[in-house]
Amino acid sequence: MAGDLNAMVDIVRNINSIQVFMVCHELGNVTRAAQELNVSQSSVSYHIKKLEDDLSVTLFRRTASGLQPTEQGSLLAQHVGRGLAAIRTGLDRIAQGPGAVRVALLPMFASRWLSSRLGQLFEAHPEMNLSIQNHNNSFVRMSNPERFADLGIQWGRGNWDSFHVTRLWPETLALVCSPDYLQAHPIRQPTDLLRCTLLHVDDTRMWEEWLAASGLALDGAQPQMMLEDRHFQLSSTINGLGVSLFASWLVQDELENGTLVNPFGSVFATSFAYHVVVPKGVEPSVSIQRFHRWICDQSSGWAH
Amino acid sequence: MAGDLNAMVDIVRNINSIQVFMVCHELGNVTRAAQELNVSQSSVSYHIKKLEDDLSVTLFRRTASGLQPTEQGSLLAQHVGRGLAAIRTGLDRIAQGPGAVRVALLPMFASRWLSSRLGQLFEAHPEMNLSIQNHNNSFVRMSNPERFADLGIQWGRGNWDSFHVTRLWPETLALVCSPDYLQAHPIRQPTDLLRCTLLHVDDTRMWEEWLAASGLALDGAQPQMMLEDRHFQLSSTINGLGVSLFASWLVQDELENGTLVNPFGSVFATSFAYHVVVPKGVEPSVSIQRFHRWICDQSSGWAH
DNA sequence: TGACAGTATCGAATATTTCGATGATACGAT
DNA sequence: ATCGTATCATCGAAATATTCGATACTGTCA
Repeated sequence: MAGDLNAMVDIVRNINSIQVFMVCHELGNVTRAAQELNVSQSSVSYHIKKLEDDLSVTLFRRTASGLQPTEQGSLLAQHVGRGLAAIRTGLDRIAQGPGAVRVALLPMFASRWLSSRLGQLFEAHPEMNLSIQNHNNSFVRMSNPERFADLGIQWGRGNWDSFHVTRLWPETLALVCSPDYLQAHPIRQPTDLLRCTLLHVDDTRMWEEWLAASGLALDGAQPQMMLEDRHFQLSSTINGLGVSLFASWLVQDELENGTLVNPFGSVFATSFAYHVVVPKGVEPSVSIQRFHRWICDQSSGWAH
Repeated sequence: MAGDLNAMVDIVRNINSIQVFMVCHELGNVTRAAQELNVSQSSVSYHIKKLEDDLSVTLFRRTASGLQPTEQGSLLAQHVGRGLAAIRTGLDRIAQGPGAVRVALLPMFASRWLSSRLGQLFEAHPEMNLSIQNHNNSFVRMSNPERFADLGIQWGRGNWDSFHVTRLWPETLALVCSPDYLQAHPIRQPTDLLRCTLLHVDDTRMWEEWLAASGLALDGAQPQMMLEDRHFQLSSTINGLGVSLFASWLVQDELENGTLVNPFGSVFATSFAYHVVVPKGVEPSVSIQRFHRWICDQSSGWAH
């Protein structure tokens, strides 16, 4: 690399002051930064002054109501923010111990698919140190997903640009409700749904897709209910709160033992599916790669 | 951001020890790291121990010949390396003062195109604080281009994935040599070139493209000479060392006053051109955007 | 103007880092 | 086997950097 700077063997001076600066930039206020950091106001002031002196750059304009970042200050904060985030990510990852794999899981997927296969996983990879983090389908929308987990299972359409995405299998959806609910709200054709309470989590995109396939659309009058997570949605459906769309394999047991019924008796193709997602820009460790491979192998060999 | 960690208001502890760790990881040796850092060996040892204790992670395996990073150690170094690089980039950028624009320029482009337009630039943007960095067409191949400059001019085909690329104008190439050289090596048709010394900088891709257009190819027997930079190539060509390919507008003066001649009397279309390149992932400041816009405007209005 | 909410500065107290010397351990050559 | 050498670890003392609490200073608002 002609003309390149050898970056690794010179240290960033004042990096602690830079961190104090970051907190000030965040809060716009020396005093509050000091409270946040559990140190005295004079200490924070000292760091800011030191940093400005050392860099010969004015980072803040002092006002009567606190600190106003200069253009330079904001520029620095931007870069340092990214930098510290990367460092924190590294610390988070090694804190887990070697062979660690942190998986962000959907509770429903964890209990109905993964849990019965975990024994097999540990047989095949005894060194693997798995740590399960629950999330409510929000993994791909976190601002720092790599701090939360190394990879995740996410339900959706798979169009998440900042992740490496692997679709697990094509899904079909079953429309289900409790037998009692069906008796009270006869469902013979799609339009009957417009009089039912549509249960969902997160958003109504699945319902919209399903209705659109029958030439229908959601309107404001449609009764609906957003629930906390899929487990809660399942029990609510069983308890007769309304109708739900579920991946058909998920509710197979309930349909067989009669706690849920499928009014149409058939399932529907959908553009939604479970995906393995890995945050881009973070090189996965060997263990993470192994887990990724394992879950993909499992899923491709699974006839659901 | 449900479940997200608020990243900005907690500081990274031990970050100085982490930097010492980085140097050790780089050099694989406490003693040499200490020399590099101009501190005692015991001080470096102290930091490594402190870091390992605080993180409860073994970062190095100690051997008789130095330090062997553990898997965890390498993982940490990877992330921290990226993080510190971002921080250094930030510091580099604000060190220039507000309105700073660091341009990585090709010397030939600087002297024959930009220099005559600089007055105009400062008239239009008096606050702009321009700093010119020379490079030999290596900007896009630097490992940390954003530390070197905010944007650059690069000659080539424009296929540089980690940069935002704007092609300035379509180029034509003139094949030129000195009148004396032409007399000694008559050039009437493309095959005559195979007996000439082909001068170039960097690599032979331009010659390959030019020869391919005539159904010819470079072979090992072909005399050629790689020169340091284009200025040197120009004077070498004038001094009769061989034939060169230049963007035709660059050698217009020399062709007019007879210090160079164009044996074929015509110019050739090429896939090469000058480009403005901006490293991706770094938000350009207002001044940088202004300079970018200015140079693009200039170039589109330029009939060369 | 005075109250207030903010930052800056000072000397003293405290915490952290560094030093130099020494110890401990592994490796390779004799 | 033993010595010489290179390595990292540990120790107490010294040097340096940070923090504290008190106080000074500054601009805003009523």
